[in-house]
Amino acid sequence: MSKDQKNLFQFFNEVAIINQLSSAIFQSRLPDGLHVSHFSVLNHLVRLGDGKTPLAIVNAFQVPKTTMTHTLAVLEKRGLIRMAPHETDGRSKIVFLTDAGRATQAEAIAAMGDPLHKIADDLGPDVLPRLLPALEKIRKYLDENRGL
Amino acid sequence: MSKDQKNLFQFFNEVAIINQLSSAIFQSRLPDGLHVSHFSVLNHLVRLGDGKTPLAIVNAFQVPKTTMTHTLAVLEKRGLIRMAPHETDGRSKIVFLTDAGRATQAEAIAAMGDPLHKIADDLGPDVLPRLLPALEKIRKYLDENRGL
DNA sequence: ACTATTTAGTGCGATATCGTATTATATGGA
DNA sequence: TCCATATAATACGATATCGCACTAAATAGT
Repeated sequence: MSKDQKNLFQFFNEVAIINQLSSAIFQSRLPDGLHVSHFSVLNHLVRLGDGKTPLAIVNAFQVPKTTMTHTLAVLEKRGLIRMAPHETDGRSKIVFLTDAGRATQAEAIAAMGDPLHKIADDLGPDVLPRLLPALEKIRKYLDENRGL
Repeated sequence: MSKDQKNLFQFFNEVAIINQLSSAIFQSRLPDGLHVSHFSVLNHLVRLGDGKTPLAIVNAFQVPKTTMTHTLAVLEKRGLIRMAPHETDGRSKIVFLTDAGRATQAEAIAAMGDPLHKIADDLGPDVLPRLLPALEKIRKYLDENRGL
């Protein structure tokens, strides 16, 4: 492997571990049986608006369709979202947040405030703003080049 | 949420998506039923040396012990590693790579050469070297501050 | 209008992940 | 030495993830 390849490999490795550790932090703050993947979808709908199709959510998260079907089923069973038929496309559905869903998202966000605050504090204010643009760029590149 | 908190939240979000996408790329290049998590352990043993205890591997990857027990069982069943009793500690074991394990790791690395090369090429040589130190720092910080 | 193809979502089965509790061994202190 | 506690690994059960195949509906081409 070339040096560039090694760097990239190491990059993905660091990303994997950071993801593992940050997910664990989030998970520990979520109410009872709510999984990080459930919260992520809930949070996505709050931030970017609900009324989306399952497929649109799948595209946002880059997970297999069947995984999202399962996640949405859990959220609906818990009364955090509501699935309605699509108005013009009989194959599709539309996902809406319920009041309980919005409330749960707000509580979760609030519960994560403390650790986020502490971590941001410890890391210092300069690190992330310099990292984020590059990470966004890489994310978008990978997003647009699936199937590599 | 403060701006710092939002930045951190977004950072973890980007990391999660990049991890998702890069894992998918790796997964698609791995032989038949070999999962990314299996390869990661195999690769760890090749790079940092085998003869480690399961717990040492757990600490390196930050996954629950039970997950690693399962992963090691799969690798052993496939004949890619060998589990020997610990010489001085009756509770513990030692993990050794088999020839087949080393061969499989080498093949997997070779199979990933192409996508790694292309991605590294497209991203350019300057991006990663600037990112890696900061990511390492964050990873180490999170590693040393579990239970947040 | 008719048929082939594409697309949205799901059922099912296999496996990965992880929490809880358990077993066996090691270790530290009276 | 004896016992309490800590540690390494696992058994078990619940759930998440995902690939494959399928159904139903939309769309494209003729």
